[in-house]
Amino acid sequence: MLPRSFYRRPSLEVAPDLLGRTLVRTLQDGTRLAARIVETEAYREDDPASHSFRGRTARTEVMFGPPGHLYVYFTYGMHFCVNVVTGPDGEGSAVLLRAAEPLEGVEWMAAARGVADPRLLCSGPGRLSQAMAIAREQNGIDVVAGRELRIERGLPVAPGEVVHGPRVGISVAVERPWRFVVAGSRFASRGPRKG
DNA sequence: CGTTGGATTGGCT
DNA sequence: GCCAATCCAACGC
Repeated sequence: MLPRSFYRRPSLEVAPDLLGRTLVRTLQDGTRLAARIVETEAYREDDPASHSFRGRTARTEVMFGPPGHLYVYFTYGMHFCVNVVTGPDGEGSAVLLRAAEPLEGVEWMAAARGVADPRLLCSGPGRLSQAMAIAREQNGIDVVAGRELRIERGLPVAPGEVVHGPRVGISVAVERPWRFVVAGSRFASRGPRKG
């Protein structure tokens, strides 16, 4: 289990450090889902691409709260995206979980997603949310000592095995290379349509 | 109160 | 490669 202090650091530090960690979801009926995080993106308050850039709102309130909680938002009328809040209480920064490698509960994920290929289960923020059963109800929950959701230490990825580049799907601050991926991972998202 | 476009995905050309 | 699906937060009037 990663301590609260792990998340209290700047999102730019936490984002690469979350690679290789294990996201664990325990459903109401006891079913256990687990996946190894392979792709993340950092967002912060002074960042025009971040939801927190324009200050606190009802939606972004969690992002400004204490670190180690989930900020879940709904987008494009049909998808949820999961972030882990970082930085000290009062600061609006977070790390978006973009892709993961399924480890446990793969059959459950396949049923939830309607596809069988393991590489299509968690390879994208919307897919990851759906596969891990994360939606509106999970917004704000604590992953440090959480029962529903938690993040375990896993095996951190060495700096040499991490590649970074521009974040996906944003139209501002595109020059900030704040997307982090486990080098060579086949479970990362495809990223932008442009090669 | 009306408009706009989004931290996406999947299906079709 | 292109685009519809489908909701709603943010912003302008």
